[in-house]
Amino acid sequence: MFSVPTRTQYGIRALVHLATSEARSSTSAEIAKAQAISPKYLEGILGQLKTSGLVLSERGAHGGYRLAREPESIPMREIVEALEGEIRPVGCVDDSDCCEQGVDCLPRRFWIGLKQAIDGYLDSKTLRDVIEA
Amino acid sequence: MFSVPTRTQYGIRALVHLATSEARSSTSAEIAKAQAISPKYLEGILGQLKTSGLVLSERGAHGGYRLAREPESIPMREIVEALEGEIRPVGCVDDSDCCEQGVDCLPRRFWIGLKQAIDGYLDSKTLRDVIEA
DNA sequence: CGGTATTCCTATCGGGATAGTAGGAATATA
DNA sequence: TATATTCCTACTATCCCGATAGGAATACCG
Repeated sequence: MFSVPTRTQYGIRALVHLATSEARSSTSAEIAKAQAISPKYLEGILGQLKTSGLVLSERGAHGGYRLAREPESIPMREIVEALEGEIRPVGCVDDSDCCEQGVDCLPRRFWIGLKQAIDGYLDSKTLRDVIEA
Repeated sequence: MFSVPTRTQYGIRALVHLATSEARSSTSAEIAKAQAISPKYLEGILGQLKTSGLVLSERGAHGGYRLAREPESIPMREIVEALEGEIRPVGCVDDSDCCEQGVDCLPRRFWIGLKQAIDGYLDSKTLRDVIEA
């Protein structure tokens, strides 16, 4: 349960690779090989990280990807949300008016608490923490 | 992200129903109607909760389901794990030997921390807390 | 004993998401 | 011009989730 999609795992591994690499930038193919990720699949993930402003890219020969910020300035929550969207255990966590008529919605606060627990953890870690673990 | 399957949401709603109901026991059909859950689907969920020892059942006319313990003795983690299995963000959280050769497994500790954050929250709440929220 | 209410078991099915593939266009370097 | 690389769009296969169907087993009640 609560299994994290490979998309997110791969994205984080790619960012870890960039954060620990000596080189100024790395190509998608390099990262894919080093991290044992399907190359074409990784391309899409890196594109997503770029759209979210977490990495920068340069095209053409000698192009590649690099981090947009220092690892200590990248909270893990930002990474996870960039790849999967906001943490939302159930649909109604941010919609108090969602419950079906007559249905007891007691569990809602419980789910909100879970969201806060997860968000709190993700907010407390940065990419730096992960590469230094 | 981290969306909880309806299976789990329904299961918790069903347990909340049992915990707050005046009657000694409730039928699957009653709960389904009161909680707006697909009746046949709920049957399976209740069966799962029974297998896990969270509810007791009686067959035949005037049969039904009731809680196996008092709500304060049912941790939410036990419910969630009964319905979805153990919390496991990534496959390798409890298998230190799982990572592909040559692949940097730095994120593993991060995922273990996430599991602990979630488990910690779920351990801190009982069914009683949920119905009194 | 027969009728009825209920849990319990097994099988099936459609839709959506996930994971991955394919091909090539745009762009930068040399 | 040749080559390396990002970038874009579309496609496919597979799996899981949510739900449905039908009926067997079982218990109460007259």
